[in-house]
Parts: sequence; structure tokens; C-alpha cells
Amino acid sequence: MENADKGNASSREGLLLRLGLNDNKAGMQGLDKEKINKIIMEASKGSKFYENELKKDQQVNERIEKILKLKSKVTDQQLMKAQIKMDKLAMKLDQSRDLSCTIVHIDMDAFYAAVELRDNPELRDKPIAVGSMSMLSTSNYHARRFGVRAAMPGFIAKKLCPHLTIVPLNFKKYEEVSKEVREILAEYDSHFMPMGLDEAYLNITEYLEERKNWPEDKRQHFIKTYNSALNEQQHQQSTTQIKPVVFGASAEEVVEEIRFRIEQKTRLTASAGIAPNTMLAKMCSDKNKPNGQYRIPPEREAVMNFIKDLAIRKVPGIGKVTEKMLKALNIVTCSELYQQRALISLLFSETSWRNFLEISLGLGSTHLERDGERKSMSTERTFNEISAAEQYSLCQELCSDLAQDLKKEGLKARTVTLKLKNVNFEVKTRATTVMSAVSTEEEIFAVAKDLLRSEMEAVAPQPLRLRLMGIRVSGFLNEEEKKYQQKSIVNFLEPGKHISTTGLFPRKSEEEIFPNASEKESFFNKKRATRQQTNQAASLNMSPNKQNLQDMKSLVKSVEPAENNGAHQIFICPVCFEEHQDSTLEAFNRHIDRCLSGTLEEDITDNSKSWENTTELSVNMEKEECQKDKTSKPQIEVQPAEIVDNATNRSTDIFPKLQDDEHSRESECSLSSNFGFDTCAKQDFPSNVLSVEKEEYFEESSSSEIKLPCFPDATENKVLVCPVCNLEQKTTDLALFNRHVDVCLNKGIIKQLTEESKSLGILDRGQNSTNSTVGKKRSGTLVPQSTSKKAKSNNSKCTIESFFK
DNA sequence: CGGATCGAC
DNA sequence: CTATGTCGATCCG
Repeated sequence: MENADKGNASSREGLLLRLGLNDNKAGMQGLDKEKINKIIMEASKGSKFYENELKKDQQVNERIEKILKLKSKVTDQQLMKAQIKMDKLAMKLDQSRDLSCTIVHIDMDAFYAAVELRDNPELRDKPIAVGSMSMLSTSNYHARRFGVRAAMPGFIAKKLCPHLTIVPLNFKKYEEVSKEVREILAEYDSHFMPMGLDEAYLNITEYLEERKNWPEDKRQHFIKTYNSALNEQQHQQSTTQIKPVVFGASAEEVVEEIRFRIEQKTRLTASAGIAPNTMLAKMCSDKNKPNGQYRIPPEREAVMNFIKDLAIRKVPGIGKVTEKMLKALNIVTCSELYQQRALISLLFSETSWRNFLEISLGLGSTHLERDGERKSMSTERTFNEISAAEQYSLCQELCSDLAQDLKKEGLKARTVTLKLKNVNFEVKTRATTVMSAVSTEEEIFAVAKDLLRSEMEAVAPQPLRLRLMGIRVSGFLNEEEKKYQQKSIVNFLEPGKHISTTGLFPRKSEEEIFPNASEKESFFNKKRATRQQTNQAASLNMSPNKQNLQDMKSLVKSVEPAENNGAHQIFICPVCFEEHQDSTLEAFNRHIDRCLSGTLEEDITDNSKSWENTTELSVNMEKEECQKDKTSKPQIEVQPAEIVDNATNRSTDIFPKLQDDEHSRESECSLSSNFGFDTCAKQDFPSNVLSVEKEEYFEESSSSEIKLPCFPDATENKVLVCPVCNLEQKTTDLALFNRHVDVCLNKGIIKQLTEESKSLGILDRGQNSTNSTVGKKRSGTLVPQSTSKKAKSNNSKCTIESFFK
């Protein structure tokens, strides 16, 4: 589905984006951008929703300020080091670039709206949107000219476009159509990956190979012509298959064929992108939409060209917040993202900057991984404010729905999360992980209800004023765990009983708080009445408070007389899952304690250990176990460090003072900051100055014999580019170059831009933007520390306030 | 683990 | 009147 905000990077600021303001290319019949913005603003102003948007926007601004503060503390040395690190990585990535795949992204045009239009010819040529007065899923292109977009509430859309027809959602229909489309897609790639109902990725690499040998008749299709004046049945009769069409074997023609067949079969159009990886393919499908396609040929240069001036906002995974943060760093396009790689690596998390680097090199995944196992399942509902009793009922209903879904997939979950959104649109989530996994309505509700109650108590005596409630379950048991779960001691606790990690104090029962809850809303009550019976018994509260510990003890003990008079009670340790025939509870407890402490050596008997201790411990234990599993993530290394030279095994200072010639045994290594977009340096740094982790260093040095890739238009042999100012140096003399770098570092030489650099277009926008737009739209272009501090403060301010004027 | 946030459809 | 529902990922504490 189209994203309301996408393609809108040039719009003023984040908030406007969030509200769905958009540009209107040449609004012939529609509204122009100014009008659209005004209307949306008027409709939004003062609403709770809007207030909350302001708040969120403010939070983003605070994040930006933090980042800018961080930036101002970055030293030139750090930057330089980072530059080298990133260049090395960039080169490595570039070297392993895989252009051998042909990935296709298919995107149905205005899908829901198109389906509705197809089935309702009267609506043709009218602006329509699919959804409700409170939320639109999509709109047709006609409506978009009025600024009506997906994710916009219908009532605002109506203000923008009073003649707008809003059609309610028909999910079943869309699913059917989607299925028809998928049948076609499967012929080209049986492992294609659907993304929602209207999009899919295909890897047609293999298919293309096969098709090369196909005879013409296998590539032939027939055109059915539809007369829109006829109805469906008449179509069937009147369409004789006449004109044959033959599609070739090239990627383009194959995709033409796919789109042709989709249109023939569904009478709906699709757009498509063809590229060597998914990221590019996705962006390509956007390029000639609607009803068009675009291909990036599998050449490095073509990729780089496409990426070059592309707004980062177009990149899948970069949303409005990231866009705004990068914009604060003066980064709007992908080449700017590349240029700032050193800085970025110091300001963002490793996963983020690695991602950014790959984006800026036009890299993406070349294979379609089928989605792994489900991680969570949830359901949520928005409603008008309701009473506390109704909130409980609703909660139960959600649990019921969820339980049904869980049943379909046969899943059991360990974590239950309650999501609440209050009438001010503030969202809160509260979660508990239980020892005994849950799957039935009662089990889930037993947990969710406690969470809900806690939240109620937190604001009491005020009621919780909610507009949305949701329940999510996660932490699913795998097959093995499901078996264990049946055997283990937790089964002694009745299903649904849980050991809460929160709420260590006794709570009032539900009835205490809402004495007449069951008398209030009759409609909820029928269900409720029946459920409560089953529930009441099972969920009297199992938080590990003292009262409940009693319950737990008695639960365990209660099993004992029945079987064998307590003589040889069989317990299953909740930690190691082994069976124990301890004669007493204490003995068993000691075992658990040992298990928990990790030592199964002979115990130092401690009779004071109680269930209380063990249960608390076992909860903590569970946590620790989980944390052990997590792979510790590597820290970003900013400190000047030592690195051991592979060959000589001696420590060398890492700071990149360039060594003189003789030491530079070399492969080619770029220090250029305009890697891929402009002329690049091909001079290697001596490897002992490389500021990378050791492993990487070794890797690199072992591969340093093989030829490193050339960048597209790298022409001359030895062009040195200063890692500080990003400029080419005319000299090839390392000593001279070093001096330049030193000067750069010491004095912040950035202003001294050479003319040829300008003409190459490798300059930062910020660096030479002394133009007049500053203070208007693009206010506060960020300039590297040395030149302007005013710009910075300017920047953080240019948000909503300016809009109000 | 729990909570908040982002991003996509 | 009237601003979604579901899911995965990531970051921080």
C-alpha cells in the first residue's frame, strides 16, 4: 500500500509529514499544496491527536539535539579514524557486491481503491478512498490530487475533497484478487515473497535462464479486450481471444508479461521494479507508477547513478523520524549519506550505520528469505471511552480472540503484553512473562487482567480513560518446550496460573474494585458470567506474594496424598526438568536451589529456604538464561587503539599519520569520501594504520594481494583525498599530503574548497550553502563545527512553530 | 526481560 | 463525532 508520507521528503517538517500533508505536482483539478496544508491544519489543530503529535515531534527534536551535541564533541581524530574504518568497510562491501540476481518488486496500483473501482463502474472518474470516516486505507489517483492519502482519517479527507466517495473495506475481495495475482507470480518464482496483499518480491534469476530456451508459443499470450460498458457476464461471452502477444526473454519483457497477465486476469494494473537487489527493486517499482515499470541494469555504475540523487526517504526502512534526524545532519540524498559515513558511524548504533552504509552503496539483499517463525501475535481495538467494567470485558474478549488465533497455529506463549492508548493518544505497554506458557482465553486473561488492574490502580481513583486496548502474546514455545511444559512442575500449577514478575503485593480482587461490574453492561455479561466460573477458580491470583505462596505450596502438596501417601513424591524440577523422588518438599527445594545457583555439588543445607525464595529465584533465573543466549553486541570503538601488525606481530600506533612510501606495500584502498560518485582515490594506506578491529584487519591483509575493485570513474592512478576535508589533493607526495591533513586537522580547513572539487559536485550541501534559502525552507543548514554554530541552534528550532505563523 | 519507538503494509 | 491494526526490529534501561 502506498505510504502517505513517502515521496515527500521536500515537505517542510516532520509534523506536517505526519499529518499527511503532501505535495501536489500540478494540481489541475485538485488542490495545491498550500491549500491542502491549510485545510489539514485547520482540521487538526486543537485536537487531542494533534496535541500528541506535537509532543512526539518534540521528542524527536530532543533526540536530534542529543545527536547534534554528540556531533559537536566528535574530534577530528575520531572522525579521521572513522573515515578510514568506513572506507575500508565500504570497499569490502563494494567488492562483494552481487549483481547477478534479478529481483522484481510488483506493486498493485492503489490496490483497494482499484478493486472497488473495477467493481463499481459508477465510481469511475470520481475521487474515491477506501476505509472509513476515521481511517482511510488508500485512495485513487483522482482523490490524491486533493491530498487524500492512505493513513488519513476520512473526515479530514472529506474536508479536502467534499465529493470524495468513501468505500468501506472489503477484505475478502482483496484477498481473492490478491490470490489471483499470486497465482501468476508463482509461475515466475515459486518462492516469491508477498508483502501484504498488494506487493511481492520475486527472484526471477533462474526463471530467466530457463526461459532463454523457450519457444515462442510458450511466451505467447492473448489479449482480451474488455468493454467497460458490459457487465461481468457479458464479458465472458463477448471476449473471444483474438490478438496474440509475444513476450521476449529479457527481464523487462518478462515483467511486462507479468503485468500484462495480471491486468488480463484481474483488470487491475500493477507497477514493477527490476533490479539486482530488493531494496533497489522496491524503489524502482515506485519510479513509473502507476502502471509502469523501471529497471536498473546489473551494473555498478547504473546502481550508483540511481542512488546518487535519491532522497533517503525513498529508501525502504527510512521513515520520517530517521529522515528528520539525518536532515539535521544535512543529509538528504544517498550520496550525502555516503559522504557523511564517518560522522554517521560515530553518531549512530552499529546496526544503523552499517545499514546506512549499505544503503548509500546501493546494496540490498539479493535473495528472498522466507519469513521465519512467527514471533508474536496480537489483537487490538479502538473504541469510544468505556467504563472500567467494560474495559475488563473487552480485555477478556481480546484474549478470547487471541486464544482462537493461537489455537489455529497451535502456539503457546510465555509473554503477555497489554497495550493501552488513552484518550490523549498516549500509548503504554505492560508485559509479564510467565513460567507456564499460555494459550487459552482463560490463561491469557488471567495474566492480562492483572496487568490491566495494575494500570487501573495506578491512576485510581480516577478511571482509566482509554481509546484503545490491545493484547499481544510472544515468546512462543518450540515443539520441544511444549513437551517439557506438559511434564514439568509448572503443570502442578493449574494452567493459567502465573508467577508475575510485577505486582509483589496483594491485590484487591476484581470484585472488590468493581462490586457491580457484573451488573453493568448486560451485553458483556452473558459471556462473562459463564467465563467467570471457569476463571474464578483458576485465576485467584498467583503473584508471588505471601498469600499466594500458600496457594502454591498447597498445590504441590495437594498432589501428594492422592498418589502415594507422600512417601515418594515425584517432583519435576522447574530448572533442570529432571524428576526427583524427594520425600520432602524441603529436600526438593534444596535441589532447586542448587539448580538455580548453578552448582549441583553437595548442598550446604539451609532449611530456611522457602518456596518464596525459590520461586523468586526461578523467575530471575529465567531472565539470566535468556540473557546468556543473547550474543553480546560489539561496541563501537572510538578510542584510539592499538592494533597488532599481522606480519611483525608488534604493536603499532594506530593513528593514521601516513607513513612514507616504502612501507606502503599495497593493494588499492580508497580514502575518498565520494566513493562511487566521483573520482576516487586509489591510494592505499599502509596497513598498519588501519583502524579496524583485529579480525577485520587480518581478513583484509590476507586478501590484500588480490585486486580490489575499481570505482566506476576512477581514472587517474594516485589521487589522494583528505579524509578530513574530503577534497582531492593535487599532490601525490605522501609527505605533502600528510602536511595537508595536519593542517586540516588543526585548523579546520574546510572552507578552502578548491574549484575543481566544486565542479565535481562532491561538496557537502551545507558547506557551500550560503544561499538565500537559509532561514526559509531549508533553514539551518548544518555546517561542520568550525564554521558555524548559529546554524545549529537554528536548525533545532525550525519545526512546528514556524508553521503557525 | 520490559518498555518505547520506528517502519512497513 | 471522527486519527487503524499487526508485525518485526532495535535501542535503552
